[in-house]
Amino acid sequence: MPTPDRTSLDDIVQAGRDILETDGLSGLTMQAVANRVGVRAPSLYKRVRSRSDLLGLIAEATARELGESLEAVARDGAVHRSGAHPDPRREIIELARAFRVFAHAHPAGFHLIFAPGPDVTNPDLGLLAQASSRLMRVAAELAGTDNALDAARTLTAWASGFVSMELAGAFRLGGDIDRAYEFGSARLADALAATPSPRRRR
Amino acid sequence: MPTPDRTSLDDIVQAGRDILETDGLSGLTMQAVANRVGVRAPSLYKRVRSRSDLLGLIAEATARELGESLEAVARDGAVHRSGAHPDPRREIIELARAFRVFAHAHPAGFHLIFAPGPDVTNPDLGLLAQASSRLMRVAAELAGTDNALDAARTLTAWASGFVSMELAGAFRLGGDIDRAYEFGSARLADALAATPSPRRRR
DNA sequence: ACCTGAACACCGTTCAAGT
DNA sequence: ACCTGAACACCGTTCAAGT
Repeated sequence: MPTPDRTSLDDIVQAGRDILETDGLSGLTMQAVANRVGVRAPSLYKRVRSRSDLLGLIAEATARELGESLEAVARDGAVHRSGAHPDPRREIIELARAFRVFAHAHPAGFHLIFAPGPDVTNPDLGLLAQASSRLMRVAAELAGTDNALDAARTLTAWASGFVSMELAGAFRLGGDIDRAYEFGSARLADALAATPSPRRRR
Repeated sequence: MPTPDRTSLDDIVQAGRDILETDGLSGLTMQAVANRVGVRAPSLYKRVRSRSDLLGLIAEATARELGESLEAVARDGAVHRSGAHPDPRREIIELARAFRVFAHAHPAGFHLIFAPGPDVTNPDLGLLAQASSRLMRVAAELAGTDNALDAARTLTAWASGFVSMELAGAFRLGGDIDRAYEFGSARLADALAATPSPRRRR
């Protein structure tokens, strides 16, 4: 006689995300997760291969949510205000703001995506691509198709590095952190727009 | 009758650094460190408050070494070739290269500095400032003293974010990673040099 | 004054036994 | 077919006992 399921993979991943943000990576024990979903630790291994696997699933869910946040900005922000052909410079700046807002709302999950330890199973290939599809399009508009990939990498590197350092408490020389972030996104948008290219668009 | 010392704090930190690069953060156990310095694990607690404290000391030593690498570049590179007034654009690019070379040589230590988990005691305040003193000077030359701090933060955010993502295997859309890095440093150098400022130098 | 074995609390994970 | 207690190997850390 089969026992009725007392939990689910989605429950487990969501419980993991909550615990991660509340108690940090070291607080995310299999016991803690099991406790929250109302089961004993060994039962988790029916749905999850290992703790490392669970961390990968958490990173994946967080990356998906980040992607949705960025898509929403692109929809409700620049496009909506100025019609079908938004200013890519402005869009970059707004995407960067949304990226940072998301990171501040899910700092531990963010860390898991952009600075995973070696014991995190890497998330699915397609997900990051999807999360950055909007960024790639803006980068192409800004820097030309030939430089789109390099430009997108420059932007994500800057944004993720800035927020990672900020969250790690690395900016200890004073100054206004918000201002530094706005400074960076504006300078980068200008720089990429001015990119020399053999076949510039427009 | 006192026992002669069988190890030292420097030995312990160096052993920790070696193990960290070889076996990763999860391989860096107190037992492994004790084994390497020829002592039992409990003895480590005579010189180190905790594993977290040891991780902080390792990060500190690595940050110091990174600072020295960057200073050496500034001495032997642009300055040497073009006399007393080197081109700050070129210096930025060379500093960025040296930063990445260091990260590739000490990937785990680099990760410990720029994306530390919550269980790492943060390194001493003065050290990061010293490690980035050269960068601050170049940033001031490039973007003007008013924007020096913002410019330096933009640069370190980009460089550390780029290398972190690279080391985490995040660049999976193909393309030439070296080229993307050179693209970024060149664009950033241009962008910061073009910074509008109320009181531009030169 | 440093070093050690023994012990403690706590992990992740496995597995036979239950329903 | 899922759940569980018990067990295993392995952590970080403490401490009384040795020299």
